[in-house]
Amino acid sequence: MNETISVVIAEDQGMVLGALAALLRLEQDFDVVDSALDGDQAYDLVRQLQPDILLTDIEMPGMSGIELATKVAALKPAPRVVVLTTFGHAGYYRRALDAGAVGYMLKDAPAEQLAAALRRVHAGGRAIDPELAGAQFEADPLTSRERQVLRLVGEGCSNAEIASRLYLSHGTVRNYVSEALSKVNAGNRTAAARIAKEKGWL
Amino acid sequence: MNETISVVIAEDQGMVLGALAALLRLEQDFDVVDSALDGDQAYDLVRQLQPDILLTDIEMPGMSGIELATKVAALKPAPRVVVLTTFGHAGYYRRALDAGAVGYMLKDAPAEQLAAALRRVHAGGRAIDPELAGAQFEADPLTSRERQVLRLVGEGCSNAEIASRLYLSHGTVRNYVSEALSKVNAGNRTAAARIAKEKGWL
DNA sequence: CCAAACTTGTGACATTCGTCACTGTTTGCA
DNA sequence: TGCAAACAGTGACGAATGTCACAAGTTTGG
Repeated sequence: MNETISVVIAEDQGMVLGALAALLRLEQDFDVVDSALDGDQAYDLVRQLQPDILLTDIEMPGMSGIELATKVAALKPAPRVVVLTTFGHAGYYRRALDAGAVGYMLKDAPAEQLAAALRRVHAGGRAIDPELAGAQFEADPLTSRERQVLRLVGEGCSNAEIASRLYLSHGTVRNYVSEALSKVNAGNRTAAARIAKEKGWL
Repeated sequence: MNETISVVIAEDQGMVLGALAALLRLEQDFDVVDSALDGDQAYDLVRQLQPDILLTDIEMPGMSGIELATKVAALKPAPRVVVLTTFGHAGYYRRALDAGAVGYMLKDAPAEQLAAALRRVHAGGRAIDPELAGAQFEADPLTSRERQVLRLVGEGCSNAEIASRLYLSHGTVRNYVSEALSKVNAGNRTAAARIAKEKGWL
């Protein structure tokens, strides 16, 4: 009955990756079969090793955890995907679930919750961090163009730079920035980029 | 001879904290006596438990790892301090060593290096991540006022807001921002804040 | 198929931002 | 003691940013 639960971990910070593996190895019913430092590596591992569960971070070089969850869902024996991330904002949470994740845990949560969450998921359930489970989120008010523009604003681009990068006129960019400012309720471009990023809209 | 090495860990992300503790518990010569989620808690623990080593993150709510290292250095039996952080930036690295840390490891490094680093430090040596050990850093060109101002710029404050928060005239703020722009070689305030943050100067 | 929403653009206008030159005061240090 | 920095400020000027109104083409969901 008590077969072990096989897990592949994807996490770009080596130290955290190793530490999480150690954490799970302390539990007798888990088997960390392998781990990866980026999404692409992780995808290959999942395809070859067919683990029960894929535990993944979101922000990683190359393929993000969200994209990884999407791709992995298409595999024949698809693993159950649990996202473990720093960010508790709406954007990632929604997108992760849409991508097929059945678990969404925060790195701020106590370590004891991890094994429990993975067991719940392996048993066919879901594991959503209580911080998020209840909370209802503001919908993203930005259009895709506004999002693009705001992203560049956040990188420190001037309107002129943004215009040339997106092949738009300077006036159009000005309008998008202005629209975005009022939508996120910010007083200037820097604040707008910060707010939108915090809410997970970029 | 082989007494165990006692360690206190400070790290604000519960999951990472617990995982690191698990990682060290796998090594037979370490004893994780306690751990804390912020700098203030950690200081109390260190004072009471007098561990051989304090392993600490930098960015934490309340007292930062740098401040913690400074305060802890003044204790009677002072622990050896090892900083473990995401940021390989020059500013933190320098400031950590100035604060008395004898180890500076990156979370990007493989987990296997952690135990080795702590052993080296316990034996009286230093443990600097090879990524940083060699690299020579750009010195922080900012004055303390410029730093303050740039921090607020990064939060999205206008010159007027900054002026009133720091009790300066709008013109003075303008001058500080302008100086900072040319020092970090940025074209505008948003870029300046981003660059300075990336280099660890804030 | 129509309305609503998104996209792209122009031009005018006020405000904010960023540069420059210049004047002081305070402070650390050689 | 005296010089070099940092600190604080003023005023002028041009460039960038942000607001508004308005127009027209394209998608898209109901």
